Amino acid sequence: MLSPDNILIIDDEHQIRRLLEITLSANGYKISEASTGKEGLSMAATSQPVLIILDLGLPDIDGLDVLKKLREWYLKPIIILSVRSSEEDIIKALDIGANDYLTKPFRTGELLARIRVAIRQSQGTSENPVLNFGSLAIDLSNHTARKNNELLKLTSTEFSLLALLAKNEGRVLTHQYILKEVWGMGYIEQTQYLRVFIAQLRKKVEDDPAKPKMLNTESGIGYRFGS
Amino acid sequence: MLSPDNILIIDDEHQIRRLLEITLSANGYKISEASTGKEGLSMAATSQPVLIILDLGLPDIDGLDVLKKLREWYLKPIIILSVRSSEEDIIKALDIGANDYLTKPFRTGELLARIRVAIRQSQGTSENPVLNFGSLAIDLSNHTARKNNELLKLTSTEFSLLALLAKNEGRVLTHQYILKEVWGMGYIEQTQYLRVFIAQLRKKVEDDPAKPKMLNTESGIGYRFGS
DNA sequence: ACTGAATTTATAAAGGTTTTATAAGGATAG
DNA sequence: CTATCCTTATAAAACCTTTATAAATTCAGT
Repeated sequence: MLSPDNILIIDDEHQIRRLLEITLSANGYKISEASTGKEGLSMAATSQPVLIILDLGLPDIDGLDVLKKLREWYLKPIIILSVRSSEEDIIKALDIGANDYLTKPFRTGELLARIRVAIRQSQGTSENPVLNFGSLAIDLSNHTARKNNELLKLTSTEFSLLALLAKNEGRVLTHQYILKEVWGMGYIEQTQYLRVFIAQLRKKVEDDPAKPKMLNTESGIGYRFGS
Repeated sequence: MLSPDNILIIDDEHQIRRLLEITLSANGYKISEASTGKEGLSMAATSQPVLIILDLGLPDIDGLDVLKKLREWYLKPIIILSVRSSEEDIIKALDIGANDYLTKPFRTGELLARIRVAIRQSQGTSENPVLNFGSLAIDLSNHTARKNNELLKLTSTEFSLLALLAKNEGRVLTHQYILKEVWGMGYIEQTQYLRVFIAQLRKKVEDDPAKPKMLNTESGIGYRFGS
């Protein structure tokens, strides 16, 4: 439930909830749902969503009051989705603390874009995918690798090789496959390149290059990262 | 000019500018105006507005390109005001970095409320647009950089390059990407430009230009700022 | 299971090539 | 005219490839 991309939908219309659930799920968000104001308030507290989509026309509590209550403690984005299109309602909602206001019927693409805006603003910067193996950390999007938090000086080829093996942790990769992926189709038979580079990598990555724990060799086949 | 509640309007329609000027002034904002994209970009740099209202239909540069250029350094809210109401335009603008999107004709009360939301949010996440790296400070909105509190004399290209790398601290940026961002799409293969400017920057920024600690080279790939 | 030969692997080190750093002069725009 | 950018030239550094040799592993025949 405490997913980092969880969105809470508070809306009494089953059809809308269903539409949003499908659309948002398809775009990688996890969904929580509530059909009343009371339920919505309690779910916001328990599921800690990164964003709330709130309908103003709820059966029990007025939407603006729900918004006000939420804003007493909930600091992340709230997007209003409502049939009420009067300027007065919009201004009120925005001034109480909504981040955005869309009138039904809405365009799903636009809603998704506005959700991205809201989340972007509330988060600032997002983290990148990092492969971690004990003292070794490989940051694929930054093209950097660290051992004991110290930046390793790897050449481009060395990094490609390390990343390829690490991405396939535990799997044996054949010489040919590695050569094809790192050097290109024309180098499938240059097995010696691979040996030279593996040795260089081990010097930089392993605690004891003579007894490798990460870059393991499978004699006659290829190499394997980790266990 | 450097009023704390200065709003910049970039719109070629005189009537709209006049309407906004009256409305916003009546609500306590100071106004700067520009009628072309080029003028808007330079005014954004000089008048440092807390918020920018941008029309997409400008006579000289496409509004989306103005938005993109602004977002290279301008971190405060940008609200789009446009006659274009297609979902595609809205999504594009929001994803490029707009905070909100209103279609003309708009309701002034709603615009005012959305301005309040935007300013409220930008103050909440009051990130100063100054990047700090030890003795080096880079002020994105002023287009200035200081080393040991002394202003560095950087050309516009040098600053763009430094800012781009600094904004992506720790990440390896490829030659092509840097050339595209700083010089433009047509310069992707002019790697030597980059080398020349990196050398110049290192002379100004590094303690020992021969042993760079900030502007690191990743041979065969590109450059990386910091560790 | 042991031995020795054959195969495969590890590693250092020596060219050779590509990439980078830097200075300096010419071109250009404001 | 001046600041900035572009271009060229050349030396230095980094990187890749190749070679050589020792070590490890596999395997066949006993």
